[in-house]
This record gives sequence, structure tokens and C-alpha cells, in this order.
Amino acid sequence: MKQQLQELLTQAIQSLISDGVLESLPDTIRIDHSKDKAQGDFASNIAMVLSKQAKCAPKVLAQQIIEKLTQASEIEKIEIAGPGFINFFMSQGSNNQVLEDILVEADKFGLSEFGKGQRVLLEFVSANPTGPLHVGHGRGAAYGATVSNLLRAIGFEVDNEYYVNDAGRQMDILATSVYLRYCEVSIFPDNAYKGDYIVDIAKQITDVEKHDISAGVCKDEKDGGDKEKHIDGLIANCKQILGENYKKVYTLAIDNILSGIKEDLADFGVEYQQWFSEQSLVDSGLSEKTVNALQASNHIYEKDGALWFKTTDFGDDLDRVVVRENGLHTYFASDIAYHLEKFERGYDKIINIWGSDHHGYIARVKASISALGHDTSKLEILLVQFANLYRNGEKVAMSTRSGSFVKLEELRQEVGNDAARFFYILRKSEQHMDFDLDLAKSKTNENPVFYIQYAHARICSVLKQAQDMNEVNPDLSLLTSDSEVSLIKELNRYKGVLQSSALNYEPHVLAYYLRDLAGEFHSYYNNSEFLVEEDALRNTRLLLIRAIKQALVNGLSVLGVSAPDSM
RNA sequence: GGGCCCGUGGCUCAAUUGGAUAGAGUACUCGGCUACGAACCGAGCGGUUACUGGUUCGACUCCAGUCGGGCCCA
Repeated sequence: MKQQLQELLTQAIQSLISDGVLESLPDTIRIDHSKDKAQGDFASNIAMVLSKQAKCAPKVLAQQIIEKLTQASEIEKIEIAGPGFINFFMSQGSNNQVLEDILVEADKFGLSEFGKGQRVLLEFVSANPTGPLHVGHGRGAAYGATVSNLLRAIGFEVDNEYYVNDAGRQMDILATSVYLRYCEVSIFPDNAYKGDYIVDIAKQITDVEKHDISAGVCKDEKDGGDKEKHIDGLIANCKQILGENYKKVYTLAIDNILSGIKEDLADFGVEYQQWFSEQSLVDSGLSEKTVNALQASNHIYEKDGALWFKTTDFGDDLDRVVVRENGLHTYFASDIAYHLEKFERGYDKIINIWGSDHHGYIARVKASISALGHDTSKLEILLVQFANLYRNGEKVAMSTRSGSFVKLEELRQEVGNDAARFFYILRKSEQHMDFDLDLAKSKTNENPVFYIQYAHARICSVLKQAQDMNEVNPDLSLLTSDSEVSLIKELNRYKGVLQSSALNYEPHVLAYYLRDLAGEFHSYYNNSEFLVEEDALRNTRLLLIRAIKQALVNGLSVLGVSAPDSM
């Protein structure tokens, strides 16, 4: 419908151009759903946009545009209002069409082919496998999974990917932490991982001897030394003394944690097409090849024995080390290789969802992509702010290293998947967010998830009771009450909401829409009776609520939230 | 000190991406179950959109500066 109106307006403007009133067509002609029904169904601001060009008041131009508009049967009337809006009032018959569309298309209703043929790589969560996922990761997981669903709903082909940082120093710290727990040392290093899960993994070790690995190691911070040097010394000793067995502990640790992460995400309804290993980049030599490529294109220089990538040539504020003086590739080097690899897989769009604490990496990653001759505009980096957790009105403190954090799994058990998924995406992703555990748990009217699910359950209950009643052809012209008209208007918005929610990577827009739709339904429920004596009227109203039910189901499923028949 | 994000009723957040009278929930006050689920509905109260300028037909939204909060870097 919007498109039709756009075409009609385009024709009218072209006609005014040939009359010499206007000079040129604007890039786009905006048509929006009106907020208020007194403003009709659709509104265009085009007269205000073009009034300068026409050198006359917006209202005068609006009148001229209207005079040039050709008639369409769906349009009941057109009005000029406010500073110069053109409001379109559609016939109820044309608005009602959506009801039949919904019932015919069923779970396909709302889907579109906007992104048809375009492949998207969506990387999210990618937490270091040094511990279980906590509630901070949960936000990224819920957001990423929902953005993925949204993009798929409008026709993009999306691959979800998790980048596993299974190489590097953090992994060594992990392995050494596990070994130390296995040895049951009495004093634990400041910089080791201290969570209980480390002890659990240590219990699974068999056939490895217990050695003292502290010989000749720099003092720890608490003893007046350096915690970084201390842990590095322990790692070196551990590797040397254990020999082959070090790899055994290392592998045991990472396998344990990674499988836990996979299970957590699956239980949270988050699916991945790919788990991409950092170690594989090192093993395959791609990391090496990438550094060589940068060297060949003159973007690398040597300083203090290390290799530096001149990212400042591409807008970064400092140059970055890619190969340390000890010959090891930095995390950044594998990251460049990883992104290069992503580009070479031929996606049309590459989206990374990162925690906002990584915003400092954006410039250097984009720099490396430009340096390697790729188009940075294909890469989109979305940042997710941390979530603060509140329990009994108090903020819950968290830190992975110290082992004090609330696990995602604990959150899911406490509030359930539906509430967790919904609460996470209810706020704009770049917005700091307060996650109130007590509110998410509450099964009352304060909880927006239940509010929407309740609307669905109520409809199911009514439909169940209508099962045995006489079915005759419904008559849509009977839907005339304020509630009915405004519900139909709301249903007409669904498809557009889904699209803009997806294209802007803003799941909360869909969440708010569903809450509004549920609200209008509850209001309708309270002022109307569905199971009336008169067959035609009853079946018409049932048809309407069946359509609402379908829209709720479709929307909730995109959000990864269930729609139970009863609660 | 430099960079990024943010600032909207008492609290938690929206605002169709620059549009019409800034909206929801919660809290508070009042009203509604002998109709299909009261986990619901209706009414009221509550605002100088942190502050000051600027851009224009029109600013919560864009620009500059100030204040305050978070994160990253040095």
C-alpha cells in the first residue's frame, strides 16, 4: 500500500514538474503510518520537504499535489493537516485485507524477500573460553540471535559464527590455573583463574604427576612482586616440567569449557552454523601469510625487534604490534587474518557484535581491511553495552578473573529463557541497561513478557471454547468498533515494523510493537464479547483475534520467546 | 590528558531516524469480575527532553560548547 501511495505521489510531482511548479524529484518520498487515527492511516511530509523548491507555503503546495493525484479506489479521502502533512484515509475494506493475508500466510506472514540473495556473516558472543558464560555475555547472545532471526525474516541468508580464542596467553593461564588446582597448592596466584569451575576441571585429571612449578619464578604481586611475571614464570615451568602432559591438561581445560559454552548457548535457543578456531589460523599458516601480505604492501615496519602495522595510515590513533620480539603473533595478527578470511568467504555483509569495551579495536580492524584491499563498508560493527544486574534493589558485582559472577545458566534457571531473552533485547543495544532479576521473575502484570504471552493464552482459551460452535462466513464489514479498527491498523504495521527492526538491528522495536499489540487486544477483550449468539458477528470477531494470535506468535518466535496456549 | 557511548516524569525505558499535542510500564489516587482467563481494563497525577547557543518551515533527534555518568587507551 505504501508503495502504491509513493507511486501516486511521484506521478503527481512529475506532473507539477512539467507545469514548472517544481524542479526535480526528491530522492525518496516518505510515507509513514500515522500515529493518531485522526490523522488517517498514512501520512507524507513531502509538501514540507519540497516547499522551498516550490517557493510557496507547504500547505499551498500540498493542495497542488492533491489536485494532481489520480484516484485510487482504496483511498477514501485525503486531507491536509498541521504544518502541511498530507494525510491519507484508506477505505476500511483495504485495511481489512491484512486479516485475510495473515490467515492465509500463517507463520509466513510478515516475512519478505528484501534481502534475497544476500549472504550475511554474523559473529557474536565469541567470549574467551576461559570460563562459563555469564550474564554479560547473555546480552550479546540474545541480541545476536535476534538480529539473526530478524535478518532471516526479511530474506537475508545469515550464518551465525562464534570465534573461539583458543590460542595465546590466556589459554596458558587457564591450563596452568587448572594444574595448580590439581596440585592443590595452598597459595594461588593473583592472576590465575579462581572460579570453582577450575577445581571441577582439575578433578578430571588422571595420570599426571604433581610437581612444584614455582622454582625460580618471580614473586607474586601480594608478595611484593609482579603478578604478570609471576604467572608467566609458572606457565614456562609448567610447560617444561609437564612436557607432553601439559598439552593434555590444556586440551582438557579448553574442551571442558567450550563444550559448556556450546551447551549453554543451545539451551538459550542460540544456534551457530560455525565455530571458528583461532588456533586453526595459526596452524594453517594464514596468520603468517596475512602478516607477509601486509609486509609486501609496505604497511609494516620494525621497531624494538617487533613488527608494527602502520594502522595510523588508516585513521587509527596508534600503530599496533603484530609480531612480538619473541616471534609470537599477537592477538591482533590473528584477528586480521580472521577478518581477511571472512572477506574471502564472499559474504555481502559481515557483522560483528562486540562488547562496548572493545570499541577501541574498531579503528585498527577497519584499518587492516583497507590495507588488504577490501571494502570496509561491508563490515558493520555493532556494540553492546554491559548489563548491570540488580537483585533486591542492589547491584551485583562481577568479574571473571576473581570468579565472582552470575552465570548465564543461573540466570536462565532463575528467570526462564523467555524472560531472559525478552529482557535482554528490550533495551537499545548501545544503551546501558539495568537487568532487574526480581522483575524478570515476577509473574505479574509488571512483567512485559507475561503480558504478551497472556494475550496469546487468552485468545487460545476463547478459540478453544468456540470449537463446537456453528461456522458461517464471517463478514469483515462488521468490524467497526474503535478497538477493532485500531487493531486492524496495528496489524497493518507489522510487516514494516519487522523490516525496520531488522535493517536497523533494533530488536527492541519489535518487542515494543508486540507489547502494544497485546495491549490493544487486552483492551478489546475487556470491552467486547466474542462468543456472541449471532453467528456472523461471532465468527468475524474470532477471525480478527485469530489474526492477532498469528501476529503475536510470529513476532515472539523472531524474538526467540515461546507463545504458550495456557499459562 | 585523548577517544567512543550515554543523559527524557520519583524509578526503568520508548519516540516510525528531522515531523503534528514527547509516549508506555512502575509508583501514587480512584473505579471495574453472576461475559469468553482480573497475570486484565478504564480514569487521574506526574515534563523547561542535563545546561547554553546554533542550523530550519519544524530539534529529544543534527552542529558547537559546558556539566554529569560509563567504558577503552595513555
